[in-house]
Amino acid sequence: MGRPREFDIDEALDAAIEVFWEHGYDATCNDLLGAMGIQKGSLYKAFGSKHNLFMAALDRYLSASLDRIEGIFKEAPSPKAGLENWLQHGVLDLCSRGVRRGCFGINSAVELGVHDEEVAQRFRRHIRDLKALLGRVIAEGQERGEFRLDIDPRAAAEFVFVVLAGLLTASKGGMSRAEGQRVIALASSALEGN
Amino acid sequence: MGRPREFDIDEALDAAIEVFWEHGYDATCNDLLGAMGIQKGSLYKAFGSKHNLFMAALDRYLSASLDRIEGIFKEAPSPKAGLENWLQHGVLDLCSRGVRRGCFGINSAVELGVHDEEVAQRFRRHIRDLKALLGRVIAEGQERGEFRLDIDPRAAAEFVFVVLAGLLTASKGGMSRAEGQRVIALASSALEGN
DNA sequence: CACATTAGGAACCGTTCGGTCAACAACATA
DNA sequence: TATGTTGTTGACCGAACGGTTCCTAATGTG
Repeated sequence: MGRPREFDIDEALDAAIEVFWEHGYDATCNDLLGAMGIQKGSLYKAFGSKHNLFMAALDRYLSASLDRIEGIFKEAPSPKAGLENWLQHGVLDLCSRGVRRGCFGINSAVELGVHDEEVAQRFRRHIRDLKALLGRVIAEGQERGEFRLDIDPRAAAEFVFVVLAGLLTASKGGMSRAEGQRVIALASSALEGN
Repeated sequence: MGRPREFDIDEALDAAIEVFWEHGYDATCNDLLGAMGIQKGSLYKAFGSKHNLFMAALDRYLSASLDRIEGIFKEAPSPKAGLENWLQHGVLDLCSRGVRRGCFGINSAVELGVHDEEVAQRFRRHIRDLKALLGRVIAEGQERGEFRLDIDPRAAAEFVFVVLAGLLTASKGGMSRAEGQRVIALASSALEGN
């Protein structure tokens, strides 16, 4: 009952994600209102505060991000191919795209994680889920003989995540797609044992 | 001529580095003034603007950082030992220290690099210098038989840098020292060819 | 000692920030 | 149609921001 909301929450969140991704947490309310196509009162009715809106946007981004990665691995013919697909297309796209804005989740963790325990917690949980997923993929790859057997899948997952995080960071320093591919090749060689 | 400055520029810059490192570019002038032990007029007389102060602090940090790394490699008995010293002590200290604040340079690049071309430029130059240094170390290690010969030293340097950047980022996600060491071990195996 | 020059100190400025509020509009229910 | 409830709107608020100004204090130079 009561007057129905005139905008779609998820569409508004997607717009907010873009703005926060672009400007970080210091995106102003006006930036957000413009992109979300609503007025201040509606924003505060729907989300309560700028920080709540940020958390909702971050949650939506991280969740969608993990879903996308899961999809890539499901569609791939093999664990190794999935890992390469993910790194090559998903990550390197972010690296060599015109605007080097990296990953919204990592950006947020670097910018806010130290002082915002809520953000830090979401980031830790996301990393845990992502590493669990990577661990399963790598373990399956080991069973298929695609990866070395003498490494712990969890350690390998941690390693892959670190390489991923490093690639996204290095992309802000002007790393080219070709350089990124050489790095991926070297990282792969560590998993495949030459 | 004129009244002499009552504070030391470099000491003030070191204090500013700490504040910017802790709070990012959004550290307030009051935070800075308190830490630097000076008044607003003095700050603007000496640096002109908050942004100029930030650039001066970043320059000083990056320069000192590179000097420190160079020192580690010079003191190490071999390239491989130097690389391990650097990663183990330098990097993992940052990871497992109580406050996970990462690297001031990388933090700045992630937070500001997209929109502040001046910051992006310093970061690119620093990466270039750092990779050049790493490349020389790795090439020397290859001559001594410590590293695989079938990889380009520049590619290996890029790889090491990516792993470093990833470690600093992952440290914000709660990576423990032990996990970091496993990652370093895996990365080393990629350079040493098992 | 005068004078030019530069630093220190504190009040002050315009702007913009995140957030609030009261009036009004649109729905469900009765 | 009357009522209760919720969303929308735009004016508004106090606080804090980066930066300026102006006066005073301390130096080198003639």
